[in-house]
Amino acid sequence: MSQDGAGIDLQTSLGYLLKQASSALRASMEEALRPLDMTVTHYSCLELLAQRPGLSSSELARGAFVTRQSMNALLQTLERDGQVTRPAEAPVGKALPAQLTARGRRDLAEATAAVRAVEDRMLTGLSDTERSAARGVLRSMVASLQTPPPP
Amino acid sequence: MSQDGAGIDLQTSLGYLLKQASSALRASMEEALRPLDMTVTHYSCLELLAQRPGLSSSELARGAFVTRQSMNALLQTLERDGQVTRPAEAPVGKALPAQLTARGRRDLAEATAAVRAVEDRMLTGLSDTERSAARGVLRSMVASLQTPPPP
DNA sequence: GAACGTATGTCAGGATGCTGACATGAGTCA
DNA sequence: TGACTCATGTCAGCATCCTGACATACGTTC
Repeated sequence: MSQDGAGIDLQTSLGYLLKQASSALRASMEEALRPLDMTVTHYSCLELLAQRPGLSSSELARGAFVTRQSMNALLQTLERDGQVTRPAEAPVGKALPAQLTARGRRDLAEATAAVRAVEDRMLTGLSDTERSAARGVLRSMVASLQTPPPP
Repeated sequence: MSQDGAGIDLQTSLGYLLKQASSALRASMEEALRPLDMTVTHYSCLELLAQRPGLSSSELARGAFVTRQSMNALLQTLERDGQVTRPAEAPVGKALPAQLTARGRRDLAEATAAVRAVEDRMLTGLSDTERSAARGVLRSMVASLQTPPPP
């Protein structure tokens, strides 16, 4: 297996390391959010709405990396629980702009604190320079992957 | 939302960037592997076995970030398709060491090429120094997250 | 105005994966 | 030896999410 061009060394592969880090982060976030009865997608939805009020179900789905159907089901639950409000009719087109309620903002604040603690733990031992470099590298990876492969 | 200590700026958050990059990579890998009738977990299993023959179902599950149950179901399919072999009885304990067959190695070679192309595309525009730095940062993140949170 | 492409919300169906639980085998410690 | 802990394989049941499809609404183009 040490032959040239044979396999992909998983311990060196940036793709594998990416998956490993993402998986560990997700597990830690789920653990931190469980006491608050919140899933990662649930939290992501609230955080997105806090930063960009009026996002539609489809836009939230893209931002939280799930399908429209899943996000719409979640939004119905959040509406029922009083964390999110949506108008009965679309002001334009078919998109229903969602908004956080006061309760939604309050619940989000707790969740944000928990998630921030996880992220701080993850970044322990990394200098500001390293964090900044990591942001640049990750942004570059995303941009390169967005570009479709040459058919 | 620019208030101190309010939300987490998703465009700056390394956690969000990590998820974004990982999600984009997974989508690209699935796209690249689809013509070969292979899923990402399927490929991961084969690649792990190529590098470390004799891994058990549970060990493969941890390496591919799925549950033992899912990996075992996959292994049964791979055995049926002749890509993997396992002894009928455990040589020691209950763990059944899995091995790639010749066919498994051949199918893996195709998949590895496809995945390598995706990874190369992802790393376009990044210098060797940046790639090396990214490895260091990701390994540090994983290690920090492994350490359980102080209760 | 009409046709086309795109984006959204929504429905049904099915595949996929996980949680929880159990019995077995091996190692550890007294 | 016996009790304890840990890891593995396996079963059943359930939750979750996605794929595929359809109707609607807007913008663009001719």
